[in-house]
Amino acid sequence: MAEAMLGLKRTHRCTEVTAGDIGSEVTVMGWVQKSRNKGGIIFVDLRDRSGILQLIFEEKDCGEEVFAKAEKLRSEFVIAVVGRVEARSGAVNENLATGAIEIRAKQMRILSESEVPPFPIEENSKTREELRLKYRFLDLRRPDIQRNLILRSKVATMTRAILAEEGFLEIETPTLIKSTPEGARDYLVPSRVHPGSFYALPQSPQLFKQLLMCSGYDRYFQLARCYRDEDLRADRQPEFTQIDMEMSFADVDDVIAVNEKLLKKLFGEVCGYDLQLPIRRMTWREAMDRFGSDKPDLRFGMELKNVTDLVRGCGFGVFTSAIDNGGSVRGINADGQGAMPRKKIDALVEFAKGYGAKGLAYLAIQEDGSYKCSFAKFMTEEELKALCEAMGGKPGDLLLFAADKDKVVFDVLGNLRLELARQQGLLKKDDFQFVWITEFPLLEYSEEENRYVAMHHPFTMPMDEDLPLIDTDPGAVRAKAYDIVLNGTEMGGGSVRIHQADIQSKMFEVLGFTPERANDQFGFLLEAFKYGVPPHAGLAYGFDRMIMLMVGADSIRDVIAFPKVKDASCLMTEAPTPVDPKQLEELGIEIVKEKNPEE
RNA sequence: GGCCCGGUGGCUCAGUUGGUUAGAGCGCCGCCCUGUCACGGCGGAGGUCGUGGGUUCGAAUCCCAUCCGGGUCGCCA
Repeated sequence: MAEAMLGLKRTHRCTEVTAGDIGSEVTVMGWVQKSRNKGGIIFVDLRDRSGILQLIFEEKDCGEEVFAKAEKLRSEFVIAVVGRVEARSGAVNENLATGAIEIRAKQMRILSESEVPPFPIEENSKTREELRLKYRFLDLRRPDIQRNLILRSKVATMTRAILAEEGFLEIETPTLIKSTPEGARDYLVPSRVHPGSFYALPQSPQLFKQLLMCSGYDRYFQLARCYRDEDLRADRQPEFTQIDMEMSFADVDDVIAVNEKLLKKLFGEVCGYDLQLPIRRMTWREAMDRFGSDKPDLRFGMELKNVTDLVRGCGFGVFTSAIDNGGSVRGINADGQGAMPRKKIDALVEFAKGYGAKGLAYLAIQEDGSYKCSFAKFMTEEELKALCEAMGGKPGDLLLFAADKDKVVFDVLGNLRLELARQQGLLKKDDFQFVWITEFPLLEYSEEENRYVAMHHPFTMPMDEDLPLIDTDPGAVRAKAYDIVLNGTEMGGGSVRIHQADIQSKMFEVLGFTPERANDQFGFLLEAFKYGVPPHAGLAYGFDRMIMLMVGADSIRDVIAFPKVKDASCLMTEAPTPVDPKQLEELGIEIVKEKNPEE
């Protein structure tokens, strides 16, 4: 049934045909979006990645045979049409870029027929994702996904051009590498030649890009595919892409400067957003204190206030015991939410409990200035008034307080702040609020492992003035590490790396690495550092997340052509699958059957 | 691994305290229609109510288990 092109050459994509082409003959090819048969006249909407163009078939133009074929056209047939461009004699369709013109078909070939698709190929699909992902090749025909992937391609191309202009070299690093058990879980790849040994897929090209600096490549970048065997989220896939870069002879400001240039150009060109430089900077400490988060969303206020000192002597045990245990009491002012019904407040309390809070204290200031307060009976009128004043509370406001260890208080209020903003519709997608978060802690204490672990990675340089603290108070040492945060999403992060052997050994010591273990895991890097290593620093963006923010997508799946679902499987190909026993035999791998608990 | 939400013709959904033959819109199929573009008119087909048990005279509806998808916490140096 399908016909060949027989030498026909496409002259235009659908929306590349314009009013300027009226009178000339064009050849277009694409998919039938919709056919409207009026009897003696047939209108066909032809679709390709550029958009939609109307074709018109009348027997007097195309002859009996082609007209008969046109009557058989159904959605998603692939056709080639030769015809003359005309101004529409009927009404102009304002909804189409090509709404004022149409192609009067002379020839038509059905290049491929189509079964009725399992769901409509249309913008803003309502079809459930499960089905769309099973038929991803059809889902990818939809205009909104096509726009996302086209934009993604544009950003990749621009990034390459901009970074090349800045003197960066694009260099590929291996994806079959040595496994290092620190950090996220590795995807492992068995070696056939070395039975029992495994490669890992890289979580990032970190060590290789540092080696490239050692080798004198000076400025490197790569659009690098990275892999982490951890559970998925709306903004997390097991394989993802980074814009990864590293620079020699550079400190924090040098990395920030070149990246601000990159971001200004990308967001200007792609989103039409005039990014004002320099991007504001905020220390990690300030971000935590003001927003309860190291990736603050600055599209709205509702900042945290520390009221610990105010309530220190009050009669409310929840507050005082938190303080006695070394914690704090902090609050946020949900501006104008004082009339929030009890049920909704209770829902917020439940929300807070999800982040480890034992409860949430509230104080609603009524319009008449009186209080509705969950802890009023433990406080004097003066204390309540002082609390309101400290929180900037005015009639009609709702004050919410958390009391616990700092970590919990920040986590609870930081997320509560976001939840309230969501409820109030404050998270505008066309607003782009950038911020650099700097001076991250070098280390954080892991209760689980009973030792300090690197917050970023073990090669992160401590801040010069904090170096002396590394023995006496490791938790207080700040790092030359920075994140670029956009609208509350960590879009990228990086650091200045350690290039002095003595600091690196000290770092390993603090992290509880024996020299043997450090050597075993990172020996090649330490060896390289013996032969002349330039000071270097770098940064990596989550490319998918960047695109997600640019297009305002709610899920990372909307900007990845073939994403995986929650359990890291692919609904289309059904990967992962069991493999042929022969393959396993060759690799020397035996599968241990999961134990049945009843046996 | 925990918690929450969802699964009913091809698609999106409705379905009351358990009660006749499970409905609607869109799509699909057939016929008609020469200016449609959410085309229109007439007619038609199409459903193991995710799956397996259970309760009941009777289950889409209640109970148990399980599968699939989504969100989230843990996890993600």
